[in-house]
Amino acid sequence: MVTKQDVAERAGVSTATVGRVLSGKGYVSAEARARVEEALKALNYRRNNLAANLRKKKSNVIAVLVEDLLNPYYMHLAEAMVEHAKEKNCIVTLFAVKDRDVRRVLDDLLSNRVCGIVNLAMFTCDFSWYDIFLEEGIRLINCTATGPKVIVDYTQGMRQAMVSLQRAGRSRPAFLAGIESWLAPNDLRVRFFRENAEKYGMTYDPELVLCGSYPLVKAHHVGYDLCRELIRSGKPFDSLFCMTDMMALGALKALFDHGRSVPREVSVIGCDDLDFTGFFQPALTTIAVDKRAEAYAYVDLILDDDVNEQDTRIIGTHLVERSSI
Amino acid sequence: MVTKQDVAERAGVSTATVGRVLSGKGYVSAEARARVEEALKALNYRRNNLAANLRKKKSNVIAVLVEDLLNPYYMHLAEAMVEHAKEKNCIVTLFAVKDRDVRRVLDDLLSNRVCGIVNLAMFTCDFSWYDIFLEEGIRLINCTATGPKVIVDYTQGMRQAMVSLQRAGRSRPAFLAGIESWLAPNDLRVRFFRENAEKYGMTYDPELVLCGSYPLVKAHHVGYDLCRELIRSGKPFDSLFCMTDMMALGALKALFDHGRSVPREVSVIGCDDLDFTGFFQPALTTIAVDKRAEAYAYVDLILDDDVNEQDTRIIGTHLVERSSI
DNA sequence: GTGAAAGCGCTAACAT
DNA sequence: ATGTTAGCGCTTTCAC
Repeated sequence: MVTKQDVAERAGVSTATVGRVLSGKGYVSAEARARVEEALKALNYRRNNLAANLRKKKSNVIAVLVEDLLNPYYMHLAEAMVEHAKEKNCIVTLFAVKDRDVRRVLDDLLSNRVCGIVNLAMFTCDFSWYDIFLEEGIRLINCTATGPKVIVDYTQGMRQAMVSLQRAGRSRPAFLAGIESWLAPNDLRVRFFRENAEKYGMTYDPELVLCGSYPLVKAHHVGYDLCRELIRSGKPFDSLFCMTDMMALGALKALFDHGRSVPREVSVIGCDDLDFTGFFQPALTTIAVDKRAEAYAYVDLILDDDVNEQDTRIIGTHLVERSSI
Repeated sequence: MVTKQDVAERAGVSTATVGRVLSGKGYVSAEARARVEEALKALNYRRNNLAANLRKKKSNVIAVLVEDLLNPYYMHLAEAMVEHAKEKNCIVTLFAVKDRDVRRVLDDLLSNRVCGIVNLAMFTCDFSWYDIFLEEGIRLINCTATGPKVIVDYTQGMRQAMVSLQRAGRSRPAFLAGIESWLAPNDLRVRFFRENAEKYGMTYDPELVLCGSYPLVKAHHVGYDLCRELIRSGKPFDSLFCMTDMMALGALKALFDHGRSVPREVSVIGCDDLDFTGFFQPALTTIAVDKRAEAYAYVDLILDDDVNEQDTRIIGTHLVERSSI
């Protein structure tokens, strides 16, 4: 293990000087710098983050909380986050919050002195000891009601979706919300529809907003079950908004299993635009979220200096038309 | 920040004693233990892994190398790995090796003094400075030709698949291998077929083993492209082995787009048994890998004491029959 | 411009 | 059975 000390000795300077050339801060004579750089290369020095982090009382780890590593939307985000974090010399690690067992995860996070936490999980965690994190200088995103946040603005995506639906002559969409009913009413997509349905010649029927138990149950199963339930209920509907593409995958199957043709009899719209939504049968029309922007925003909110408590990043959406409408 | 010192003071003992009750090693009088435990709880002590790791010259981080966080098979493994690692007080972090740029990732790993590396990426990394890792006591799995390894044994899965195919009256399967051609011949599935085709009344035609450029291109696209190419080539085939379920997803779409009915005209078999393969159209029959066992094996090989260089864990497979054969 | 030195919080070897 | 102490490798303040 090559230490700073080793480098300093070889270069004939002190560790402080080595530190200066490494960090780029402070004065170093050109001559000393050259010698240090030579030594750095010759010895193949690599700094020990463990030590650096201990000294700085903070690690270079961004924790991302998800309830499920198999949710492809999260993985899209995670992928972009590790990429962006890397540019800033940080690594991201995923923590699975199974069964809402936040408590134990929180322990982990504290022990490992992560530098920030991004909560991707649906539920507001029990961050009641929230202050502990603040005391430690750990930034929290989407963890508590207050603090910096990133929100996805579905306005444009929804508007385009409604235009598209209208063009297809649809007027009674059902919503496969999937999440628990106390969360659903706040959903921006549902709300946008409720407030603008008339404008597009559609009707809003609260009975057609179906809730489920995601994330306890996998999204595609929720989609399937909800859609089947909807069909069996006999309530009329001519189109389907699914809160996620994976739910749409389930819905598509349910529709197929019950002999309802898509898009002839019913139009289906997903949300997320996963990398393989175009491979659904039929290819799914979906509201795409700018996932890269979302991911970058998370990382920036954790790492950047000029972030304040009210900081809010808005992420855009747009419709990707394929063949399910 | 509550330190061991704080706890020791409150309990009226030394830090060493606190250390002993925490680690469970060494003698502590019942009375002292009680006082320490009280203090631990009252102060809500949480050990600083940064410091512990520095001292032990090793972190509690298992690095997992993947080329793509969007590969659901990896995510199945990752999920089980974080779960198992957690039981052993470790965390796993995923490193994306884009464009085979292993070098920079290796830097990261060294800097962060991870305690072990599991290489899930297809290609054998350029671990030429391999020794550096060994010197640091970092365990490597699937990174080099030697060392402990876990291998997936496709024998049972393949045998069951061939029985199933035979029953369906198929005899000329094509293989969508997807990976580059210098890797494909070593594939255990292809080899098993080659060596046993006759037994099941099938013919092995090397022309029907199609290679591609995964992981540079997403698996479902590779599957689509390869399958289309196969169809256009006019070479006769009545069934399709796909190396992964995601490739099968692409193949299914290509087949559909070209009016070939599955399973009437051609049988399709995937491999992996992802959580949503049952939702493909039609539901995919696939060779399931015991992913949990695989994941646990990786973690154990990194963390357990009694692991030697030749250690090899075998992972089983079996066929999951759905409707694509 | 450069160096010396004081810890960060923990573990473990050694002493009592 | 319990306490003392010497670092792990780094950063950073302060003195020269």
